[in-house]
Amino acid sequence: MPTAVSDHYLMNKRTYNQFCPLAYSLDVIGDRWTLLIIRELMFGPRRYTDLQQGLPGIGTNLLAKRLKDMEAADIISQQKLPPPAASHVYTLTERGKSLQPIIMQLAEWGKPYLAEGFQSDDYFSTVSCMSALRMMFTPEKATGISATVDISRGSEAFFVQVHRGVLAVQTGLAPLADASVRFDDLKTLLMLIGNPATRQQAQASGMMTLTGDETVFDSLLGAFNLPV
Amino acid sequence: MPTAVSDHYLMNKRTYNQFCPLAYSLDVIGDRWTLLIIRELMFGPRRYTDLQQGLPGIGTNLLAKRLKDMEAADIISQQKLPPPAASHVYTLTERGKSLQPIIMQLAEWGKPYLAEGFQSDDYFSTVSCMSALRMMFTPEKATGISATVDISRGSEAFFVQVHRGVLAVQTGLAPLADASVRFDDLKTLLMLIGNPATRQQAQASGMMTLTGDETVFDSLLGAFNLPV
DNA sequence: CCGAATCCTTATTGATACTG
DNA sequence: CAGTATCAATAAGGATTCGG
Repeated sequence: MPTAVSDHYLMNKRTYNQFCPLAYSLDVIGDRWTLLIIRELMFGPRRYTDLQQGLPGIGTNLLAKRLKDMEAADIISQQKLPPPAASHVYTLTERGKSLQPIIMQLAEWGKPYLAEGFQSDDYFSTVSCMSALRMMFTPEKATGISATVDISRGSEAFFVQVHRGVLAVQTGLAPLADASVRFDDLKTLLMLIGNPATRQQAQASGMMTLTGDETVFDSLLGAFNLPV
Repeated sequence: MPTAVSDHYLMNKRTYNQFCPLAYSLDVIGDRWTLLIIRELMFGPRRYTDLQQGLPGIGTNLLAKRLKDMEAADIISQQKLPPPAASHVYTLTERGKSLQPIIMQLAEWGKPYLAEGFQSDDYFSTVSCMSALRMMFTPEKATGISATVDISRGSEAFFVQVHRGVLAVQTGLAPLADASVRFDDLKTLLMLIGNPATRQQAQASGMMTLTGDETVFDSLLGAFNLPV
């Protein structure tokens, strides 16, 4: 009964009650966690538990509520996965995808605060890392580099490919990767981009595990630039 | 002692604890009311009570807290007014002003929700009205129009000037206005833009009071277009 | 395991009254 | 005017439970 969802959305929701497009926007996406949920969906569909992983601290009841509200507002939709996986995923609708430029601008605006002083125990979401890699990619440094590397942490994985000056960052494992790296904290990857020479030290200290072609991984690091 | 303010900011504030520029943005401007406060400051400095008027429902304690947090985050600043007015105002800092494009995009994104179905008791903030007028101004329709009109509601006032195809919307009263209109609800002004022929009816019903040159006011209405 | 629903505690907010 | 103080109403956070 879809009416129940709509009713829930229309009835028990706090609103600014202002005749103003900004206020209406905020009524829809201004609640705590909402924009971060959308960020988590920006690289493709995610399951409920994937979202929980990417958003530590959200609390399962709140995540469920947000997902319902967002579905009622038509910014995400729930989709069933084909038979093998007896599960379903959440996806951005067109309306949800249209928030991407806003999210990018907000991220750009927030960079100084992050740079000024982040807490060492800050969680680095997989999606946030993928997004960061896209931003740090430097085409001029990528000439001659051809590398496909799987990156994983815990049960999450994505891969990065640089080939002929083109970057691809995607969820999941690459069909044919040159190397695989595993981190406990993805911030280690940023550290390596800033200082590639510390790779062996990172391996020795157990901060990362690298299998496959090490030189390809090193060359991949060269295609990125840590923002000053 | 500015340290006290900073301490307050750093210490008792809920944060996402995510290494992500978007999360840091939202730590700063993601709280309820914050972006609407910034909207209220977009047309220039405002006093505490002005802000209260533009944000019905905020509660004075919360407004005070937000203002402190925003000052600590360097997006607004408090300024003393010169002697005659024994008062002070809040202004956007450069960092605060740099949020303007984001706010505009958010407003653009929210338009459909507003158009679909707004509540008739929604409050139409003066600032929101000023902003709407800017968006609805249609230069092609403004040729030949020269009008300066004061607009007021309650204790708030601003003026609109169209001259040689240029629009100016500013807080306060114009030094030399052709006409003055007063509304109980500024949505009436939008109605007049959509249907200028209803002006006399609006006056007769007491929804608006018009003094000065009526034909100039009518010509002014012609310079705007209600979005379809 | 996945995807929540429930219960309970804490934090934030909203409304009102009050003060320098 | 420009806030504080107080207190009730909500929302968020955390742990546990429960049905596919």
